[in-house]
Amino acid sequence: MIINKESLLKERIAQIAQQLRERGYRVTPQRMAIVQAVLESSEHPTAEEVYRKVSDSFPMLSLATVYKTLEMLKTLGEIVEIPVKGQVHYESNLRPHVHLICERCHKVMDWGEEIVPPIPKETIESSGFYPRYYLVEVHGLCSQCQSESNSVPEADKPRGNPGA
Amino acid sequence: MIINKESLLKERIAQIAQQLRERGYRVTPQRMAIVQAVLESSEHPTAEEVYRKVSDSFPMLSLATVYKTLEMLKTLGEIVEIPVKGQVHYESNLRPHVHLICERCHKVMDWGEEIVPPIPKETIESSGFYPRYYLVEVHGLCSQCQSESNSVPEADKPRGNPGA
DNA sequence: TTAACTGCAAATGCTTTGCATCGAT
DNA sequence: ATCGATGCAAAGCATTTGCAGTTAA
Repeated sequence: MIINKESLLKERIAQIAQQLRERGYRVTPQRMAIVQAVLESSEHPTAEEVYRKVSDSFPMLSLATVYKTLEMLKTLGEIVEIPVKGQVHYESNLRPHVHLICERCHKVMDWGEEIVPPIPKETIESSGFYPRYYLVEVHGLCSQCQSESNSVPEADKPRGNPGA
Repeated sequence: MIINKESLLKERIAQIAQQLRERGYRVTPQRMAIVQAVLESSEHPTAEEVYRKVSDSFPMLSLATVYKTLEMLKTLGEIVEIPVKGQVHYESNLRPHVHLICERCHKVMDWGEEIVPPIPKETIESSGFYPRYYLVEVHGLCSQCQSESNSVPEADKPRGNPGA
């Protein structure tokens, strides 16, 4: 039996639907469409991006519903928030890994390599902190923004003394 | 000659003042008070917290000036932003290290251990991403919030079927 | 002297909330 | 038939911006 990415996704969505029923949440079409959109995206979408994506199939969808559903998924422990420059991105891969975060376009990318630096959970716990998950964030410039970095003015620098 | 934390801080502040002059920024009392407040804090303060601290010596200080100065320090590369739950914290220690971030009170703490997991900079660069700095974020509950976790209602759970 | 900085207030933009209606159970 | 979910609009809140007066250089 071949287990591919798609069937794993389907399975996870089914498990979430069951969990919802068990916990007294209702399983609505909007909700499940949002769940699928977040889980199937590997691009760490923002609420707005999830909204735009799901809107194709649910033109009546409201952004508030997206936010509420994402909040629900957070409560269930199915996703985590990745705040970047005033906007929250959502991550459904809860295994430790590396994020490459572009300081210019604010995209969040997974680093291809699956290797993760080991964090000694026990040592952290001994400091009294209870760890739930961890991530490595590498901040810098994505390849696209490196080549474009001349086309946009820098932040509010003063004009005087540009040379010295 | 003994080099302690305090004198290192003084030195760094002096260097920043010099850099400001060289780049055509002006060295104002507010600015330098804000710079000192951020650099001397090891608690990753928010703009609001910096504002409250500096307000003791500058009652006329405005929050906008704090934001503008923090933006300036970012541009100079002296600090970086650590966005947490809708508020930005500021970090002046640019060496890779571990942050313990509490999901409940949203404090950002440095992990005592100085060890950092090695990130192979070259491997990341080979993917086309230009890394500037990196951090490890461990999310969970701080010791205080663990003991208080019963005293605050959970997020908007539905009421039905609490057991099953 | 003069151009940058400050402080104020208004504006912005993401996210949350209240509420009437709708629909899953 | 319930009562939670949805969609809309309004509110909330951190941050940014515009501008007139102030001040470092």
